[in-house]
Amino acid sequence: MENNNKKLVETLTRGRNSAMRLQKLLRRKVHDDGLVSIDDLVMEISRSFSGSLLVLNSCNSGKFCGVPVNSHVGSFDRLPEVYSGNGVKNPAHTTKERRGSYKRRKTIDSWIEVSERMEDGHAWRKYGQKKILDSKFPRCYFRCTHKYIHGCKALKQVQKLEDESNKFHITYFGSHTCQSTPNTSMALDNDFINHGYLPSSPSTITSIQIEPFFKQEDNQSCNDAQSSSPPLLWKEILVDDLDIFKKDDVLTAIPFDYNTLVF
DNA sequence: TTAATTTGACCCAA
DNA sequence: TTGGGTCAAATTAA
Repeated sequence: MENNNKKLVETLTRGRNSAMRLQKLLRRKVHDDGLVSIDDLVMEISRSFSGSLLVLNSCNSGKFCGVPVNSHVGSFDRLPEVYSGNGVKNPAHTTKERRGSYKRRKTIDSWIEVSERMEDGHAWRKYGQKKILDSKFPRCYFRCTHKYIHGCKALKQVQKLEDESNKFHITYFGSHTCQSTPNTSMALDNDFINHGYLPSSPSTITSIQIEPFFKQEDNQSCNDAQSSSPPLLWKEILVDDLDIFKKDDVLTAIPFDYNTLVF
């Protein structure tokens, strides 16, 4: 994984440098194609590389988030399935007979996010909470609300970070197969964007905000994350730059400091 | 009344 | 044997 990251960083660095060299060459010849200036296009390419590099470096430094997880352990893909997709219990299997037939969670199709919010636009139903060994805070278990309606197998685990008191370590397992997109209506809502989520289609966003919201007085429960406080202003970013964090239409909201980019 | 959450029990993998 | 993931009855909220 570390080697892959190194190679990726090298490749992106090379790409960015090439784009910048191209920009210099083009400046000598053409200045405009009538619609978008070449400078703008090349700058966009450069931004894309720089954004990717920044994010990768952040990942390497262990500060965050949004990367597929390969190291997670746990159980997933419980077999056999208790419920049919239409939400009706299978009478052939009583709960007592079926209980315990779990399988360890597969590492594939899972990813981690470190966020100050638990919300991601999807509807989740909490189905468990567990005290984790050597952890100050319990881990909360959520499944998609539409699990039994649409057979959606998306799960997520939320655990409050001990070192960063207002952040959550969120692990997603599986993608949403239900019809509910990450609040489709909200995705077009400025307020939604202002709360730190990105729309599902690549576009340029300005002034994305994210809310640090965690209530300090009662931090034992994962559900405290629903309250809010004044948002932090994000700098302008290109969503295209963060495309690598899109996973099956589930977007990972990533704090992104545009000021740290070097072009 | 229905939906969501809580919480102890159950069970498996490590 | 134990930690962690899930279930489901009981409880709470809407």
